[in-house]
Amino acid sequence: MMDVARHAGVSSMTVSRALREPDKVSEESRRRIRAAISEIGYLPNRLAGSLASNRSSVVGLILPSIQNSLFANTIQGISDVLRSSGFHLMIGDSGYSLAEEEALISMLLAQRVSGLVLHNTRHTARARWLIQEGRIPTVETGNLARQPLDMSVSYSNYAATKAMTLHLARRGYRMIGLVSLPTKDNDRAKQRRRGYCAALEEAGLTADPALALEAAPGLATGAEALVHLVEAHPKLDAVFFAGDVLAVGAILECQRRGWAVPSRVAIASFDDLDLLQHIVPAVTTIRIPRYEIGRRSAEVLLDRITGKADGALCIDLGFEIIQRQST
Amino acid sequence: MMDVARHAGVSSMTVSRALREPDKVSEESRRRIRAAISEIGYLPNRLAGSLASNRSSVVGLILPSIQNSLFANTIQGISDVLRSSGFHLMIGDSGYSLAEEEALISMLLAQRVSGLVLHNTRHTARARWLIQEGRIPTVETGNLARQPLDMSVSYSNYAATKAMTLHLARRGYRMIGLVSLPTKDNDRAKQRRRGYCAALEEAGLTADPALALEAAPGLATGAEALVHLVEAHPKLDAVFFAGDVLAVGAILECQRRGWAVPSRVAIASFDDLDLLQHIVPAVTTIRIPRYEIGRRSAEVLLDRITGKADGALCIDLGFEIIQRQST
DNA sequence: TTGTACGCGTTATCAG
DNA sequence: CTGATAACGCGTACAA
Repeated sequence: MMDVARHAGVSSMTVSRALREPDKVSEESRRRIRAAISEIGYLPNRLAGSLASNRSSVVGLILPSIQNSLFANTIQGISDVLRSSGFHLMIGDSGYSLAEEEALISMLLAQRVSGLVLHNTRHTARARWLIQEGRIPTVETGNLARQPLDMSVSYSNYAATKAMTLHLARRGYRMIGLVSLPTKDNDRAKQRRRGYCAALEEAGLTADPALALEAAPGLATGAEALVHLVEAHPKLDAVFFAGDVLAVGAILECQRRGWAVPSRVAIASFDDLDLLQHIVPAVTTIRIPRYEIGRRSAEVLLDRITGKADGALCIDLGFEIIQRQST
Repeated sequence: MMDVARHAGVSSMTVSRALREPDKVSEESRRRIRAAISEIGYLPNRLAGSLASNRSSVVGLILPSIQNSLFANTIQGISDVLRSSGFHLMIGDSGYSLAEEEALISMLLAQRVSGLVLHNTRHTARARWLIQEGRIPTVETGNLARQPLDMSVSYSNYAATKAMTLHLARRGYRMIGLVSLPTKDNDRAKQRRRGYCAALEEAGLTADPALALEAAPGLATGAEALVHLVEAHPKLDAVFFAGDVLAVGAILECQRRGWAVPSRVAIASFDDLDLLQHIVPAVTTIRIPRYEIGRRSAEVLLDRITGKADGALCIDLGFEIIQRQST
């Protein structure tokens, strides 16, 4: 930058200003500085800038898994908003481990990110301490937090699962199974099971624990869970797959075995993957506004960072049940 | 850090060393420093560290689109390797635009990332200049570059598409259509078309330009392209969908219309999505080692960054044709 | 093994 | 509108 200043015949301070607050620099200086910059091929050093100003243009994001197309929508939403404000994204993958999440949080804070987006709503004690003591704007997105660390932009896994289960009950299904993701260290999966149970009770249906399975993400596990449930419970008439692509695996298994959907068994899903409306039969599902969640998260974060807003915040972006041929 | 030093009764230099080269500090000092750190709740400032040492622990990644589960595998591979070496990932999304890629490159260089992974193998002149002048280790992964900017870890889109087309010809298909992604600003899609054409010529099949379509990514566009081709060319006996989930959309459309696959029309795909082996019929495809590409990219990048290796490099991780029921 | 002095490239502050 | 000066928090190089 000093080189640029010399070439332009001004001080480095004027160069710095020309870059950040062009209005405060004369037309003439700006012109010469622009020329010098392109002549030298100068590239600002934002590390130094952030160190000096104690502000960075980086936001951290921690997901349970990068390999999940659902999260991709959220990332895109965040990324779109940040880019238009000159901010950038640093992504970490906690692998569904709270300890790893904590490590990533320290790392991101050490990089002095100016905001944090977390998918988890459960954290280690030290993770919570780091965030609160560091007074760093944080948004949790994976579930509507009852007690947000700071801000929350999400939907309620409990309410969504309950609504879908009641929807199935209203359509006349009397013995409804649930296949969820493993609940260990996963508050979202836990809330989904709670919503399912609450709905069964409200609908006056029996809640046989044997009807509620857990399955790792994947097509194959969804198929296995379906077969297991159908063969063990002859009167089972519907299964709600509350995670990822489990429902797709189940539908494909039905195609292979010639099981009619929904007459032999109805199938419902969580999250409106594009695929679910193209597959035969099209699958009843819950639409979660993933992209919108990313967008809003980034927006509230930026408002906080730029001082346009302050204080806790809890935004429920809701969900929508989409009835199709599979139920 | 000075606070820590005071509390531990040592100089800040000793604290700095205790954090980075614990061996060079006495047992006693380390103990007291650890105590001071947890008492104060000290978090190192890596911005300052990187500025002083002129090294950063961040690697930049630029993808055409974050919303693409294929890239997710590559990201995961990169992320896994980086994490185990204490490095971290900064991700940008160029939206298939070369100009946007250039902007992201400047931004990442301004953040002083110590390495770059690019999916594109075409870049603007200024982008190339930035990378070469900045002497920053760079890996290109989206296609085997004939003239890599620096390093290349990939597979050949040309060879893969050619191999699959020849595979179809060997199985007896005589009129083979191609549906690729839009070739504008996309060197990978271009290479795939070239491979297809080369194979047709080599197999002595007619290369009717009307048989080679372009389609935006998506299930619906794949279905449309299939219908268009089949209805326009009664003698068409196979279609190769060289992109994304196009083939899945086509298979589902066949299910809906009752078109037998492969007897009425054979269908082949690019990239072994999990889905392709579960759908009915299971789809013949090319397996690209996406995760492995990410892993190796990060490895060669780290070798360069840590000085364990130098010089250009071009690693071809190949591909594999997987014959299933759809052809 | 430990400490001192200095510099990394930028921005904040205040004076001109 | 512009410039001088002092941080920002740490690492390098050398000295003790």
